[in-house]
Amino acid sequence: MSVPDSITKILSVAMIIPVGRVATYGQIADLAGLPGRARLVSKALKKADHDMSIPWHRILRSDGKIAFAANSEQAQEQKQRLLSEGVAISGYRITLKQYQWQPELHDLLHRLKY
DNA sequence: TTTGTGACCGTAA
DNA sequence: ATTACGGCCACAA
Repeated sequence: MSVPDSITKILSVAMIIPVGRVATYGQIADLAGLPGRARLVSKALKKADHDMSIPWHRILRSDGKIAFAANSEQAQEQKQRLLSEGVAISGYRITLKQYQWQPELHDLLHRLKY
């Protein structure tokens, strides 16, 4: 499978994360059928920045922290976006585990028709 | 061709 | 809680 195709798949999965919920880079990779390729997810998001259909701010590291360097412009904007959606954040880490996007995604994935 | 660099991750101290 | 390490691998130098 080509890298561009993988990117496309990753983005198609990323864009279905519900408002007010979050997912990790690794989860997105898994759901895109690319286990172990979390880094490719970050790369995909970077390539797709400015694409308003992709909720990049809802993607966090596996430990619940925002991936950007603390205090960076991007980290602060991401935090604001999450807060505005009602996601609780303390410092740069989500507070409540219940925000984890424990997929009811079989349905969501089904709609993607890979 | 080799090397360094990431919006990463799981495990083990 | 934090650090270290080995995996991961596309991409640029």
